[in-house]
Order: sequence, then C-alpha cells, then structure tokens
Amino acid sequence: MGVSLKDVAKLAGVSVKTASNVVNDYRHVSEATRTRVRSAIDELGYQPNLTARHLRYGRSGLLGLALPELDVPYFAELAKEVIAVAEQRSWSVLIDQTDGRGDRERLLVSGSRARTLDGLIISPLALGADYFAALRADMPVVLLGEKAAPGTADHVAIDNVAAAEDATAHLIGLGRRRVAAIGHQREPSAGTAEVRLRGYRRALLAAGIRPDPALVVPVDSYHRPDGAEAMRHLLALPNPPDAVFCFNDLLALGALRTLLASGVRVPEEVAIVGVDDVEDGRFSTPTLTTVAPDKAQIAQAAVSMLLERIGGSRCRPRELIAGHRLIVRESTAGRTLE
Amino acid sequence: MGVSLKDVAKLAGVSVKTASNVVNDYRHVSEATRTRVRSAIDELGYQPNLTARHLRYGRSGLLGLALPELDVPYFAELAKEVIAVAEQRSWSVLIDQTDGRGDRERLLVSGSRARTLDGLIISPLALGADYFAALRADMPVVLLGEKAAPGTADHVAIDNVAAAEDATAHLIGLGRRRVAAIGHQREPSAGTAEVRLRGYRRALLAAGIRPDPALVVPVDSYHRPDGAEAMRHLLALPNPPDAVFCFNDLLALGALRTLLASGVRVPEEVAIVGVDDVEDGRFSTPTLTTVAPDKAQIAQAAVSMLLERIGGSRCRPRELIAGHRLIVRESTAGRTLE
DNA sequence: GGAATGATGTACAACGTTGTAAATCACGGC
DNA sequence: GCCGTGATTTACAACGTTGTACATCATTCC
Repeated sequence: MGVSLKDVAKLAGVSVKTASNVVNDYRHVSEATRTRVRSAIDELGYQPNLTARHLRYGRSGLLGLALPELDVPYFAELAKEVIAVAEQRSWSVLIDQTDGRGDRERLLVSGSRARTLDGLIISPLALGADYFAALRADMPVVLLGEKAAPGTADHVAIDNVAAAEDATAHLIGLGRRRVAAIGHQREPSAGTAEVRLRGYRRALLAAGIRPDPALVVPVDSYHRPDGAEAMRHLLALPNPPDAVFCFNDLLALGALRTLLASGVRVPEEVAIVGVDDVEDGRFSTPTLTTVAPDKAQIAQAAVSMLLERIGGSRCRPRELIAGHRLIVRESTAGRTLE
Repeated sequence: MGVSLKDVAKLAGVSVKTASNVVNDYRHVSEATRTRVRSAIDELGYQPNLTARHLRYGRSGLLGLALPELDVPYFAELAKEVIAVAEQRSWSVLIDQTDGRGDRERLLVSGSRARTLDGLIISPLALGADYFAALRADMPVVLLGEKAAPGTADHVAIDNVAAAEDATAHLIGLGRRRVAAIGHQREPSAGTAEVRLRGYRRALLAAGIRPDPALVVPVDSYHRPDGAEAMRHLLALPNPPDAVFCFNDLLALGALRTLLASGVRVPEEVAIVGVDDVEDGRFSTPTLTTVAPDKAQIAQAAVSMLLERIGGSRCRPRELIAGHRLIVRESTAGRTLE
C-alpha cells in the first residue's frame, strides 16, 4: 500500500540498503547518490514504516500510561503532561484505563498488548503486590503515587505526609480545632490515603490537638459524590467540624457542594482544603484552597526515568520526590477582593 | 528477548507454521499436536508479538484520537468513552493533543507517526480544509464536531443548532428577555460557534425577541477564564442581560464564577445554561443547567464508523447526528430542594 | 487395487527495515 | 603494474509472523 524503501531504491537506481543509509544519514554515501535518493524520496513521498523498524529493533516506540480513569481531572492533567513530554522526545503514549479494578490491571499488564509497549507508567490505585508479579520482568516500569512497594520499581510522588501536614496545619493556623479528614480508605494498605492520614494526624498532634476518630471519614472512591456524602455524614454529627481536609480536590468539591447546599458558610463556619490543584478548584465559588503537586515535574521525571530504563539503565530503583505547595484560596481565606 | 513461535515450535517438535496454526485456531490440526503445542505455549509463556503481526498484516491495531486538549473535561470524558469502546473491540488508542494549533495538527496527521495508525478520530478545532489535504488519502478518518466540510469524511456530531435553540428557548421560557450568548468566535468559519449562534438567534426570533448584537460576546477559546472575562464584559454593559447561553460548560462555569464573585444572584438575577454536561457542572453551586450530548453514543458511533472504514467500506461519507437533551439544574431552575 | 478425497503438516516467501560482511571502486605509494 | 587503504555500495540474513503451495498420510469409494 505505502511507499517502501524498495520503491525509492528502484527509482534512484540504487540498492535498498543504500536508500536506507541515506534515510539514516549514514556517513559513507557519495553526495551524488545522496541527492539522487533524496529526490526519489521527495518524489514518492516516502515515509519510513515504523512498524517494520520496531520489529527490527525490538522496540515499539510506545509508552503505556495506565491510569484509573481519564475523566478524573487530576489524571487528565497528568496525562496531558506525560503525552506532551513523551512526544517532545518522539515517543507515543498509549493510555489505558484500569478503573481501579484489579482484574483489569492484571489483564492490562500481562496481556499481549503489554508486549508492544517499551515501558509503562502506572498510577496504581487499588492494586497490590500481585500486580507486579504479573509484570514482565523485562518491562521497565515507573510508578506514580503512593502504592509503591519500595525497591520494586522507579517511583515518582510528592511527599504526601508533608503535603497533608501542610494542609492540616494551615487549617489549624486559622484557629480551627475540630478538623475533619475525608478520604480514608477502609482497605488496609491503601497507599495514598494512609500517608495523607498520617500527615493529618501529625499536624494535629503538633498543635496539641487530640485526633477525634469520629472526624475521619472513609470513602469508597475519590470522586465528587463521595466527598458530598462524607460531608453529609460530618454535618449530621452531634459535634460537627469547623474545617475539613479532603484527600483530593474532587472530594473537596463534593464536600463544598454539600456545605453550600446546606446553607453552611465557607469558610466562615467550615473551611476546606483539598489536594491536586485541579482547574475546577480555581473557578468554584468559593475557590478552593489546595496543595498543588508539581505535575509538570512529575510527568517530566516519570518519562525521563522510564526512558533511562528503556535505554538499559540497570541501577537500583530510584525514588523521586516532586515538589508541592499550598495554594491558599477562598475556601479557607474567605472572599478577599475581586 | 521474548519467546517466539520458533521456541514454541522447537519445544513442541513441530514446524513454526503449525505452532502458528494452533495459536490462530486453524481447523486442521490434530488434537494431539494441538495439546502438545498448547502446553509448550504455557510452559514458555509465549505471547504473540503484535508488532510482527502488524507488519505482516499491514495493520497496527492502533487508532489515533486527536483532541485539542486532554485536560478539558469534555474531551477527557469523550476520550474515556472512545478508549473503552475501542478496547472492547480489541483496538488500542493513541491520543494526540493538537492544542488547537494548525501546525501541530498538520504535523500530526502527515508525520510518520500517522503511518502507524490504522485510522484517526479527530475533533478538529482550529483546523480548516488544508488539514485534510495533508491527510493520507488512504487513512480512514472520522470527524467529531462541527468543523466538517460535508462530504469529506465520516462525521459524528449532535444537532448543534437544535441544541442551542433548546438551551435558549429554555431561558426564554423562564421569562428572560435579555439573553446573552458567550462563545462566538471572531474567525469566519469557526464551525461549532457558528451553528450554536444560529440556534441561539433562531430561538430568540421564534419568541419574537430582536437579537441584540451587544449581547453576543466573542471569546478566544472555550476555557473557564474566557467565560469569566466575557461575563465581566456583560456585567459592565449599561443594560446587562438577565440570562446567558454559554456555548460550552467551561465558559458557563467561568461566567458563573464572575457572577457569584460579583454578588449577582443565580438564577434570580441572571440564569445560565451551558453545553456538554461535564461532571463539574453537576457539583457546582448552583448546579449548572446544560445540554447533554450523548457522549457514549458519539464514541460508539465514531469507533464503529472508523472500524468499518478500516475494514474496507467505501461507501459515501456518512453523517451521524447523536442525541442531546436539556438537563435543567439550579442555574436556571433555582434551588428546589435538597 | 487404484484413485479420489480430505485431513494434517511442512517449506518458503514475504511484510519493511537495518546490521553484518563482503564486494567493488578510486587512488596514492612503491 | 601491484598493493594497500579507505570510501562507497551491495547481497544477505534476520526481526516474528502468516498466506500459499505443496508434501504426506489415512480413509473411502468404485
């Protein structure tokens, strides 16, 4: 169907290999043949067949990006960055959605689709150690987020304990004493939730506040409805909170919705902080105070690490702590000016 | 590196082709050899090399999905659906972001990366006819949205005139008479904007209202900040509107932000409608009335059409009008009950 | 008993590319 | 005139897979 090197070679009156040499800028090609081949290429509109190259090289030029859900803003924003960085280095990205389901994650990683990938960046949510068992030993992997078994693979994340501590400390700094937390997960080893809870507790203790277990609300997932429901639960308490630290922005936006719909004033009566700095939080009313991970840095680092592994690096699994910073907005600072 | 059919064949004591026949469930293989090969496959953990297959077949198993930006919720939600549908039919999706820039769109479609794609679904934003000139004639394409030159390629969209008319009529039905429109684009042939503006005008005229050009606000892009700015412009008018039809939800959320930050009551003083039904609008305060396109249907239809083309269908370019419906929420109906 | 039929298995080539090794050529030095 | 050197070009094989054509064998039919 397409134009191949054979066609180019025939038109230019040279061997296929010589044509290939021109394409690959091989040194020892005479100027005369070079131009002849070049014009043949132009005339025929030849473009190399990447599939054939990949077969030859044993590479596909494809990076996998496995995310729970693409329509979760944080993941969408991350995907955008990853794709941009990868493309800049002339790699393509194939996105897979795991829905946080273990079976899909397994299938995805062990299936024949995975064989075409040169490497994989995964943001594991629900998945545990057996996941990695399914991983091809020779497939480079970079983990995003907190679920990492240390020493298993390269890993990029923010310092989630510190992030949670910053957020909670900010609420305490406003004078709040009954600070709730939304986002705990019932399952024992739920990575991110675990460490954020730790940071939350640490901030409370540092301020001399005794953590109240009734203020720690577990959720099934990290979407807006979960946050909304958790907030309804908190409001129904005999002694409701005066501030809430939500483990991500979607939970916070859901909680915010419940508060406003219930006529609770934010931040006067209840202040709210989230994590992720998704775009929605910059335009909600009130705007959402949040801990912003450096997404560009995360994407950059993840792709770099992965490409190094693909390039053959065999050093010990590395860990990169990306930056984060608290962005104070109206949901804690109140309406300032417009 | 990996296990190939050759290894399997050797272990099972058969020819490579016989091993291949077992893998492909070829009819005429004796039960004895079949089981022998099967167990060799299991023992070695053989998985077919897709790259080699693709080379052989001249197909890659990859669909391209070209979107302006992945972090725009509508596109993210659409991408999620497309990936899900494609995967169900065992195709993989490679996402490219055009940023709405013509040069990137060109590069993307004509570059050698495109050669590896069996087909392309594009949601063209800024791109015109020259885009299609760059398209390989033999590359199946499905267009999403309104920028289509009719008869050029298969095309999936909602009836945007009707959608805009429904939205505007709803506002008029609330008794509003000064209905503004945010989302007009200055460039002459800006597909979607054009048709939505037409629907808006039609609804006004149908209600006997004379369209006021001052109430039609152009924007540079369709993000929240554009909506916020456009709304500021409208509020500064000597005779501001009592309702706004925004050409998408992000514009509406931006406009909503401006209104609330300015102390304008929504919907009492100004009612708002958007288009897209993105998740944010279901949790904003007030929640956002919107026109919901049937995204699942769009994704389903786009993938189906594309696969038919890839399968060799040569019929005339088709056009599919996906369903849409108005979802009335608080930004027009007000707080009902909680 | 011979031939036709069908089941089963194999060798080879090809998809488009590039590494390897070897062939060819030009040229300067003796 | 011969050789060595290095530049230039080429044939071949291989990456892993499968379609085509053919070989082999058993069965059935006349």
